[in-house]
Amino acid sequence: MTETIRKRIQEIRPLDKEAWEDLEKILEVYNFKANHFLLTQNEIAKNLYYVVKGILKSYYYKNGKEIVHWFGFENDIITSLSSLITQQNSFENIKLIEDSTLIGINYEKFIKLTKKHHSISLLYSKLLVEYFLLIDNENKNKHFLKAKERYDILLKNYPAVLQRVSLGDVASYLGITQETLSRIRAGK
Amino acid sequence: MTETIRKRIQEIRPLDKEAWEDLEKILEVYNFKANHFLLTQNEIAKNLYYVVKGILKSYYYKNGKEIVHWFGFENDIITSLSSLITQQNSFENIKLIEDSTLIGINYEKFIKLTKKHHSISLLYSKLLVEYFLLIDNENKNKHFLKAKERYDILLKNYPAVLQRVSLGDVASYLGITQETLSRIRAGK
DNA sequence: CGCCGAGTTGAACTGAATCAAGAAACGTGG
DNA sequence: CCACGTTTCTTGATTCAGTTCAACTCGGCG
Repeated sequence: MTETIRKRIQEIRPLDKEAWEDLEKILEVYNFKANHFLLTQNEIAKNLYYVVKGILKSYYYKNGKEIVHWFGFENDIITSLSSLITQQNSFENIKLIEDSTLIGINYEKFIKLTKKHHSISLLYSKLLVEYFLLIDNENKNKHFLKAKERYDILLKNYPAVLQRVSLGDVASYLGITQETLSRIRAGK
Repeated sequence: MTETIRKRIQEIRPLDKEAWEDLEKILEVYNFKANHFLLTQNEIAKNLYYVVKGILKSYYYKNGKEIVHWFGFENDIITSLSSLITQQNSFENIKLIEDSTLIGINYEKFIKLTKKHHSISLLYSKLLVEYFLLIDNENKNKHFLKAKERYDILLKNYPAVLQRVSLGDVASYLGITQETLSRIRAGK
């Protein structure tokens, strides 16, 4: 079961045998039902998760309404990184959209392993950098692109997104209303 | 002259004496005139800069128009981090708004020092994390706040911004037109 | 003194939000 | 496996915030 995450990690930064064995010991496989919460607002994040199968969303309440911040798909490594790093309350809720299989990694234990194994410390830096580039890119897209353009990019990256995520959630992620996305999609 | 950056670095992550001496050797003090470019689109970033005195802006051309991405103020450490990390072409232009005093740090030499000094390697991680939190915060603000709210935050952090940056640039940063910002400011 | 760039103000226009109603898809229990 | 209720999506009409366009003010500066 941990085979898929091993492959993903090898891509990011290969680990030597002992490092992987130590890391594997702290991995936990979870099967959660749709609507399960991985994290809620005002809670401190404790884990990273690797998405084996399923989809999840991060969102925030504003004026009583959900605003979707991002989605996690298969092979993504997700968490509230800012909460993990600062050990302060999370800004966002993370909730499963589908029944999902996840692999959880306890952050504290992981950090201990970065001190024990050089290769895990290098993996951690790479992860931070990868995460940074992801957020930086999101940030640029939000600044420079219109909702329609961001929609096209999302579709290109995850063509099946609308089969698996509700139109309302996608619209919220794009910063527009469901009605407007419906019209964009219909090409009007 | 390098005293201000030394203080700033000590805040982020204290360096031992030798590490600081090695780091100081690769610092370059620059005095640039307003409108000088630190980096242009399709160029690969080579340096980090610390802003001793002055203001600069990052912007991108879309349909022939400048769109301002961010500002750098006194004490900020700035660069196109994504270009630096990936060593690919920069997405943005970085240009001085005022005559400025900057301290430049060559990235390649800096990375060499992270290998020589443990404390500089830790400083680098801290810088990455600090930068990440900054971008993450910007990203969230863009997603969850309206232009008016972002304007209020900007004013709170840099009350003098409108004395030093043109209304048009601030409006562009906020993603609205100069006319709209003028009306927001007038409280209409 | 007159020009120029920056900011303001007004009026018309427009794209997206809101409000409202109906159609389609989905799943749950009989 | 159908029937019914619920949720999701579409479509239309109206409203509204923000853009665009244009004219005007103000404060340097040659």
